[in-house]
Amino acid sequence: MADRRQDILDAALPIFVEKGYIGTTIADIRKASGATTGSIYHFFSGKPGLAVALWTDANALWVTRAEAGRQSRTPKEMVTTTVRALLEWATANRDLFLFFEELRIRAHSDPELRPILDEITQTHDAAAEMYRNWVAQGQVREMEWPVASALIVGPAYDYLRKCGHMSDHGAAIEMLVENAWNSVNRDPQRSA
Amino acid sequence: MADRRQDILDAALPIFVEKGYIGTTIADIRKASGATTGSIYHFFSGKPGLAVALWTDANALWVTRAEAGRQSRTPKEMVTTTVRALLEWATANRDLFLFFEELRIRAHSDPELRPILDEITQTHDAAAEMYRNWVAQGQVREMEWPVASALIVGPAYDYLRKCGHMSDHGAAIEMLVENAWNSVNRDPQRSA
DNA sequence: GTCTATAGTTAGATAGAC
DNA sequence: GTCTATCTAACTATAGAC
Repeated sequence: MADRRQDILDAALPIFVEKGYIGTTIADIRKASGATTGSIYHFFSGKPGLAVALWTDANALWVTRAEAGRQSRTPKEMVTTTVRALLEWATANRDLFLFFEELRIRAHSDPELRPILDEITQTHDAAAEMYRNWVAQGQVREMEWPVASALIVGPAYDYLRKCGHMSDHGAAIEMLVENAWNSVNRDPQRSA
Repeated sequence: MADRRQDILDAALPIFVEKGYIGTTIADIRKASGATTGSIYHFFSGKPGLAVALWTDANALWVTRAEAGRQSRTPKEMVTTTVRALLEWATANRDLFLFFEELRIRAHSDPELRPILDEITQTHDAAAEMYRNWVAQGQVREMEWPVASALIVGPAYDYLRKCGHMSDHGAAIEMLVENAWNSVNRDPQRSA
């Protein structure tokens, strides 16, 4: 293959996923990709730049999917499909999920990961505006977005962090999805 | 002061809190505590041992408080006071909260932080058993503890991670506390 | 118990030939 | 663009005097 840059990215991701961001060294990536230190630094500004590139790629995918599903959907559908998609993807790719979580956390303290923080802020702001519109139309409970966000995805993230050894997530996912909508719905109901 | 060991712990905590676990070096602690590298290694097995000692102290406090509140309380009181205590303490000591979060996450990959993981497991198991009793008595919704735990404290943790710049948490705390009990209550109601 | 001094290791990053 | 070789810096940990 001629695309060294992509080779490096392809080799780096599984290593980051396996060893985590901190635990991964340039040498690891050098060995796995076949590229040399020089090449890596030619394309990326070190380990942070590499991580940012991986994040950006994954984020672009997620944003595209989210925008595709945003057409003519009710708030209930938006909330439930988002939470379900998150849970199903993350339980199936748990190590990858945890790696992105680590990146997100480190981005707060590492200035070189700043671009990640900016993308998160952008997504966050878009969601906040959407929620404000729902509130204005009386479709959801009135509350600040940080609180609404915590109620909607907080339990899912919490579950994902702790669910390490478990195998069957089906019942848990249903409960979490139901709860997500219930928490912001103006007229809460219970299915069972 | 004669207690070098305590001097080291007292000096180390603010540094860990400010710089995070990874960002803190033995040299930082050496300078701030006045003790020398040799002394630090005399009392603790390096940086991990120091972090474990700090965690253990804080955890002992928390467990004591929790046990004190466990006498003759209804599930509703237990849940709401626990979530409220968490939110009030963590919003008032956010850097400290984030440091303990970092420790908790790193404990999964760093074998030297293993004792932290063990303490967490112990607390977790005790909570799970309590919840099973409540289920048996029909006082809460029937679900696995990982899910119940996610519903009860998930939103609070999520909020605490993102609430960086905000100042007034009063309304948010009320909403999160109410939701925590509502999510596991068998007959959910809404106050407002 | 406390100290000084330093060994030993590993990481990230760069210089310069090809 | 890609490589080899190397540099610098930082950290953990230990040895051994007092």
